[in-house]
Amino acid sequence: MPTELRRPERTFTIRQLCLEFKCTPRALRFYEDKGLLAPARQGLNRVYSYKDRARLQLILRGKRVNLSLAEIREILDLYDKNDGGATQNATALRKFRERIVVLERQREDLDHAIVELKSACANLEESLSNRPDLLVETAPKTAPMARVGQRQPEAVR
Amino acid sequence: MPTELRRPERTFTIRQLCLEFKCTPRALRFYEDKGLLAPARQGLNRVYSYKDRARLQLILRGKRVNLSLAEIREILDLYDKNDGGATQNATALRKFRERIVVLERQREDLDHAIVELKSACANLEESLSNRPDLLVETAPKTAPMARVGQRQPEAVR
DNA sequence: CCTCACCTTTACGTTGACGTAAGCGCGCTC
DNA sequence: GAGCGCGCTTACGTCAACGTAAAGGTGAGG
Repeated sequence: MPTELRRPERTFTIRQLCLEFKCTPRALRFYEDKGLLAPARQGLNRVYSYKDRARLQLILRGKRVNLSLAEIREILDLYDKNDGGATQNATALRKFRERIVVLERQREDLDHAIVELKSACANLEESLSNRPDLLVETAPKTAPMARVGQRQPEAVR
Repeated sequence: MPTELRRPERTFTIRQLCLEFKCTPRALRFYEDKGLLAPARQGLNRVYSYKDRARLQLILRGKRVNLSLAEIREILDLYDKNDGGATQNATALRKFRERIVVLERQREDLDHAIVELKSACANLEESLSNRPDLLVETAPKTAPMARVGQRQPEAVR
């Protein structure tokens, strides 16, 4: 049945996912190597399910908030085990809480940095409005600059 | 007089700063090597001023929000030039704005991750309250669970 | 004088997260 | 049937951010 093609049973090739998430095949294979992904196979070729896609999403989100692949794998494993048995839940809970502490600390730093940068921008704008001769063409100043959730060419180490 | 010890003219040894900011001498020398710091010298020994200390603070904050040392150096340089002449301000402004976009994106991811982890914690706590035999000493469970975007009373550290 | 504790330098080692290159298979199509 | 475009594997290269070791200078204190 053709309508099923957009159903959750849908699968993805490695390239499709790479295009969608702006990463390289090498990266996906690397994640697989490290045990973060385990796509099915058709012969040699990798076949990614919706679940795999979701995992990838989590991986990338983790990376953006500065988790190592090892940490991400831990978390994914914990999620998995969580579904299954309740054996290691206490450990999981502890780990999750640790992570939350770190992430909240990071968010503070982030807020701090943003505030500082914005104030610096304000200063710069002022000194530029006093000395308009310094203005070089850089960005369209009239443009409705940046919807928030935008992709940037990989600044994260 | 001990009161003078807290004046802005105060200087610091490498070890003092390391203790205060929980880093290693190697790291500070490395930052210097990369042009992020330039402490004075007494003979061979490094002598850090209050200004150096402030720079270090910025460096560490930058690191915590996932900036590379190179990026941090750029920003510090921009700040420096900003004090001096107004030559490159337009460039600085552009760079600052770019950074803000990236950081705000990161903050979104961070919030997302925190929410997810908290919800996961809630689940775990529930399944643990059903099976209290699994509990190990972790944290005070009586603490009133935070709502999503909560401010921290800025005291920890 | 000797040891300690701290500072210095130079230089090689390590870890994480991939990049890049080499070499080959499979299916399409011109 | 030759060449592409995409896929696979194995294997070595790279870059950042330090760690760690080796070898040594300097002043306080016993």
